[in-house]
Amino acid sequence: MSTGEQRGRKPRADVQRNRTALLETAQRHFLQHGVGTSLEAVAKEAGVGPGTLYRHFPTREALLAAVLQTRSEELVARQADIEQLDDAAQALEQWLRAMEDYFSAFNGLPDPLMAAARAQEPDNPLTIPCGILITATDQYVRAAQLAGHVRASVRGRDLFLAACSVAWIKGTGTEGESLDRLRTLIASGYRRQDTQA
Amino acid sequence: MSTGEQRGRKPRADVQRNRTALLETAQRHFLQHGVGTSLEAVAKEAGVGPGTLYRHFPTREALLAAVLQTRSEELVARQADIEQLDDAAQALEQWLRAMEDYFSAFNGLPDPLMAAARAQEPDNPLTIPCGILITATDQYVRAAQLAGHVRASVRGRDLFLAACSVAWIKGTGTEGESLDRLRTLIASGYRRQDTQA
DNA sequence: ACTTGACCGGACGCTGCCTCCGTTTTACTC
DNA sequence: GAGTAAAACGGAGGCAGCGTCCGGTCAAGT
Repeated sequence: MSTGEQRGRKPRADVQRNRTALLETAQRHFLQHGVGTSLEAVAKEAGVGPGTLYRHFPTREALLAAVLQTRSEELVARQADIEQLDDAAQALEQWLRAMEDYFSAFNGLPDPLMAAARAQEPDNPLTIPCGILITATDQYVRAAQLAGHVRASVRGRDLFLAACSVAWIKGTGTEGESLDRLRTLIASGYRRQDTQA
Repeated sequence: MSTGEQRGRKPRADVQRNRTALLETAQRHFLQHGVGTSLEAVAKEAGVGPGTLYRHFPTREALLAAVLQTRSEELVARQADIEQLDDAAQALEQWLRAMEDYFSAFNGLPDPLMAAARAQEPDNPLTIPCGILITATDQYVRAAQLAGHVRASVRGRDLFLAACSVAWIKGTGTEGESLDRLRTLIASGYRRQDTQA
């Protein structure tokens, strides 16, 4: 947690204070009202003017990325657990589930994530996290392929998309059973040996 | 194309005229700017006031449903072609593709469709078309299952969801190759005999 | 031609987005 | 502790879209 470079003047105290308040409030609003929540309302509840919010986070995506940053610690934790596993197939499965939960954190989150995953806009602050996730997925995929559990034609990006889709559907309010069926369908799609149902 | 019941006074000519103009303009705007397009702009370009638009179509979903009504003729046509096929597996595959195209007609269409498919809101004008599509999918699925091409555990609703997902991803601007990979993945998921890749 | 009611359309109030700029706060200096 | 300048604040304001309401209008029936 290095403060980075502090050249010249020490940063002002209210900057950090406002930033923290904004992030906390934004996370609560994203949780309650989805990623489309009113930024004006966030600013007001955080006790700052809209100008301050937009100076800290120029776009909705920037704010979202900053909030996700704190949320991604949870994902990293699960990743540590998953790395303990011996079975590469299980590891992949749990990783996909972890990503899905991450994507479902806020209602409507998959849309901006997909927009960023397209990655034609390198200044989109969500592009980098997406890239990391796709790369990580690819590693799990390769490991499972080496162990003979996953078809050779599958790429990490494909399963990233699939996880994103499931999260999107979950966000639309589809009930749990349908989701389980879809997950099973996808798993049958990438697995090499067929567990016939 | 019956005019239905015309009890009492004959309906005014401008009603039909405005309705048609609105539908045409709305379709064009949905095509160009997605389902979130400005309804005010639609009304203006159709040459009517916003009040007229909202009287004809009280909600965005109502307008969308009316526009889709005319679009669904294309789907029915493809359905007729599909029914000609002998191979139930091919029929299912083509039907899924037809639905996917239908869902991709306008950018952002999958979201309101999924909201309607949840069907907790019976007054949502999109609920009925969704129900019809799910039922139709289920029939193709059953036929393919009888022919031994599809796993017994698969339901029509599952593949409806899958097609909707793919359409959603397509709408986010993902390139074609990734989409093909995802379609293949899903097909591997529901097919009974495994075409190992 | 005239009546009548269905229909029209735009003005209006509201919410949210984002920017600009006068004011305030803060760290630093002496 | 008082002074200073830069950095940050915040709210007013312009803009766009939504959905409603009501005075005026137009066409179908007589």
